[in-house]
Amino acid sequence: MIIKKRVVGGKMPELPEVETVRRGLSELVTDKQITGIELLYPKIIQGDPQEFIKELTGKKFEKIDRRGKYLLFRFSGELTMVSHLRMEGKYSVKSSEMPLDKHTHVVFDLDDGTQLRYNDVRKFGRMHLVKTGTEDDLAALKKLGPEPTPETFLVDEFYQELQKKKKVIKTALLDQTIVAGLGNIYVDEVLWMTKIHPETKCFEITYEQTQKLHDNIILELNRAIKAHGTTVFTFAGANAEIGLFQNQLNVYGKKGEPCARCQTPIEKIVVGQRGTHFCPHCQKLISVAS
DNA sequence: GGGAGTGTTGAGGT
DNA sequence: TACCTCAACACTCC
Repeated sequence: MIIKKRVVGGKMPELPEVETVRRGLSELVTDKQITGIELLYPKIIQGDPQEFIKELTGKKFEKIDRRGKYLLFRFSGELTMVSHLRMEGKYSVKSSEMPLDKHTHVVFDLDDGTQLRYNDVRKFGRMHLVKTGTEDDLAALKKLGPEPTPETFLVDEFYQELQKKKKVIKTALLDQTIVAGLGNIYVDEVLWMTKIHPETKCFEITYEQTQKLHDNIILELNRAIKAHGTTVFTFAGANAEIGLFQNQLNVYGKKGEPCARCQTPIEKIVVGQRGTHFCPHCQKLISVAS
């Protein structure tokens, strides 16, 4: 017998993965009511875990929004659950009769006999319950830069921000304050696309380069969202993995492989304690050296 | 079999 | 202020 199982979420969620999760989960939980909550690892919850259970029990999922890499679950009763998947967080919706995974930490019982389960091997993910409309008061959301869309992410502002920074571009793009949603993988990709060395100081980037970088960030994230949109759910037995990450990356994880543009082997270095991939020929460091 | 590597974010230090 | 380093944790790889 084929067990129908839907897993939503992949490894290392960046904005496109979180958006894919948002779309997939929206279909699965909207209008369902929470009849109970089990916290198997209470530290996932920011704030009082008992209060979390008490507040959410009986509430209905109204919709799911997203801000950067944060999911915003909107509930009846003016409640919003802010959820960050960090490294390996995953949500799935399964029949309550299916055995729990070893790393399932939060279980929401739903009124149709299914469960929304939060799974996270490294336990880094966090959930925070707030009154709807006050989520921007959370330090994490308050510091977020604009969403990477043409309407909200503006070249001139981007350029002004970069001119102010002394750190290197890779680190700046990762910190979420200039623009929200980029993680280690897509930062390497967009810098390769734009032919900018990851250790270029922000203030050394020209206006023209800033423009290209800006366009590539929007382009690449949208392309990734589209690519993931086709694989939202699977039919499978236990331990099914969803292949969200088999999309066409050009540098990330390609150490030693030929650059898609010039065939020079891709190099891997460490920048700001993060593995960083680039093409030494296409992405030259043109530093003014101090 | 032990130690390094994996990457997101926040806390704490300078 | 702005920037840097490390801890949170578990598993894989060499």
